[in-house]
Amino acid sequence: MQAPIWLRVALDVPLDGPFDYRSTTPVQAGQRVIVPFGRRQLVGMVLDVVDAPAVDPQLVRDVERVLDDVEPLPADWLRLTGFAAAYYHRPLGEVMLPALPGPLRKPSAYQGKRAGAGPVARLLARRRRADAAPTEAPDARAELAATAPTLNPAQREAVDAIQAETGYAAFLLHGVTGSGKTEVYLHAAAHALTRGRQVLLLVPEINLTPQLQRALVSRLQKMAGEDGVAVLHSGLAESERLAAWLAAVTGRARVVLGTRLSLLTPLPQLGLIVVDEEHDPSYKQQEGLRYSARDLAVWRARDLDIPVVLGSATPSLETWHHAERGQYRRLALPARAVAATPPAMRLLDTRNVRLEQGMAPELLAAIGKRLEQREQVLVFLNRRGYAPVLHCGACGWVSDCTRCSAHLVLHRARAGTVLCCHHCGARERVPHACPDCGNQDLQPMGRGTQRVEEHLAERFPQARIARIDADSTRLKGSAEQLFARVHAGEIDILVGTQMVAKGHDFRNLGLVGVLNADAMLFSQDFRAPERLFAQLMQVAGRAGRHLGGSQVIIQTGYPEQPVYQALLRHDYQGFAAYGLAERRSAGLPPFSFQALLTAESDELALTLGFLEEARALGEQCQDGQTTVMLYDPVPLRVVRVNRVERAQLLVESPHRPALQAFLRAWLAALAGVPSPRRLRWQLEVDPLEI
DNA sequence: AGCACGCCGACT
DNA sequence: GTCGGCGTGCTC
Repeated sequence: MQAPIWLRVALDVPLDGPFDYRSTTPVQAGQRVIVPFGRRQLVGMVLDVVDAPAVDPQLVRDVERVLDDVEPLPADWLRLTGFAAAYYHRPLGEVMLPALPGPLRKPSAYQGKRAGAGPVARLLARRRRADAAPTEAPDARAELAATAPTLNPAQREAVDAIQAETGYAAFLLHGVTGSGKTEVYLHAAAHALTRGRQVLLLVPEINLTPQLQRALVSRLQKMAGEDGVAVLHSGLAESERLAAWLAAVTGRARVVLGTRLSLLTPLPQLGLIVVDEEHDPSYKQQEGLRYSARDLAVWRARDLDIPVVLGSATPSLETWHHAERGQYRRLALPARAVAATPPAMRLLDTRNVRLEQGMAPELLAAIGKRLEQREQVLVFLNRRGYAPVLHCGACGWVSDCTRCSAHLVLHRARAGTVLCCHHCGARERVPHACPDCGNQDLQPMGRGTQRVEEHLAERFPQARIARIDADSTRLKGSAEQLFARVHAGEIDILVGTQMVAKGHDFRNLGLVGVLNADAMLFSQDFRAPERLFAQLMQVAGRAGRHLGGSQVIIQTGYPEQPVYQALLRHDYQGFAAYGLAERRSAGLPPFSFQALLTAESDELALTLGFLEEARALGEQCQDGQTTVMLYDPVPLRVVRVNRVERAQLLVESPHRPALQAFLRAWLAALAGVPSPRRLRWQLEVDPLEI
């Protein structure tokens, strides 16, 4: 008779775990088990094998099955997910299990006589049938030397600095578009590979730049072998994701290239992490566990005692601040590695100018001139659709969504014109007359990419125009096709939203026109100027490869604003110094740490009432101390979405540990608040948008 | 979050 | 008479 083994198991349930189970077969931490939970079965992660259960042994149930199709996940992965759960204040299982590929957390994948072996065995069987002999990994450094362009002195210095570190060190690689950050990543990666370590390379939103990804993957494959590179992102099919994840976990993949979710991949020999475009907001997950992959990357590097490289032309002010204080080592790539002059920036003051469909005559003239010179033009406008609202001039009626506190946006669709809500997705027919007064002359107000495209087509009838936004690229692969046409010179004018900002360099792009940038400037969010600066620098970078001297024209009614003045000078450092001084005097991040409690219900009074109560509880948690500041609950800017009324409560502290301690106490208190089922709330640590 | 139990309205 | 609405209680 064998003594029972007691297990501490994390389950994907919104309850405070972990949960104890009994096993008769040996189990290790990091293994998965199928366990009964209430009336259902769940896959759980074994955290620990212990001498005795933490609850009455009578309550403890038996493990259904110990899964051994994957090696026990490494201890550092358990630490990483454990830290993330504690820092973002979520149950452990809600962090660990969603980080695994879908099939590995579904008990049903292991049930039935054919499925008994599980998804891993099935995948391997399929592989074995199709597979040829495994390819030998090439010598990374030799391959790199053979195929890579030579490094300029600044790149060389950066690579040497990174390679000199074997233990923890955080680097900020600061360089404009075209300065050759990617070559630095590749050389640092090659070095880690030759030392027998795995490399994790994080990029924002891989789907937008498939050709860029392919180029990167082929370079990496020359270093790590065809099988040695795994690509991971949310767009993969479940089986592809499982295959890539398994390659990473078993160590077959030497390099993992992926989006934020790949940060949570177990990597038994990880030796270097690179976060490209570290300022990019897509590193912050906006639902479920709201983690920052960039911040966790730094934590993981420190935990593993390995280097981490954060790269950007426009670092987040948080990262810049760390570099200023010496916590991150700054590596600057001042010059463009590709021989070309940076685009000339110009602010076009629109205050006393009569605009023609949102465009100043001077901009239109500049467009015309570039077209004559057979150069391409990009018009950037961060607003999709035809017009942001339909308006009745007689009575003041506007097209509002019935379910959201937002305007319906006029869209030109294949079926004609429709009104769309960008928040709940509702689509309505355009009324023939004003619903309030019967006036038949309803006017579209303002403009989006469709209307700009239409006007440019009228204005430049000979030009070939394309539009790239979420609407024109809805079909899979269509964005890529559109970009390919631009590269092939089949397009003269490209109109686009922020989708055009990422990744693509257009060699023949002579002019970038920016419309309605001011809209971003006057958002309530204190990070708006930072985002505007980054986005406009990125858009300007699209014209970077143009040899004859390209130009960026930014239309604004506020040319004196520091963001624009800094852009004019290509002066990130000046902008960062100004931005940080402002943040310091206002006590905003990175000089304070924030968390956001968001609530929603079908009634605004109920939502706000809950937050008021939460605030009162929070004041009590403070216990006389005032290290944490609680703001007044406020409705969200778009308060109602899909008939749900939303509001938030911001808390802030100059000390991260104080904020963390407060959040722990506060959440414990909030758990005891009896709130109706129809009210839901969540906490976000280090929110990006407030 | 699921999933079951439980107690009141409009339908084959 | 049932089907089913969702309130509330529990899950090692």
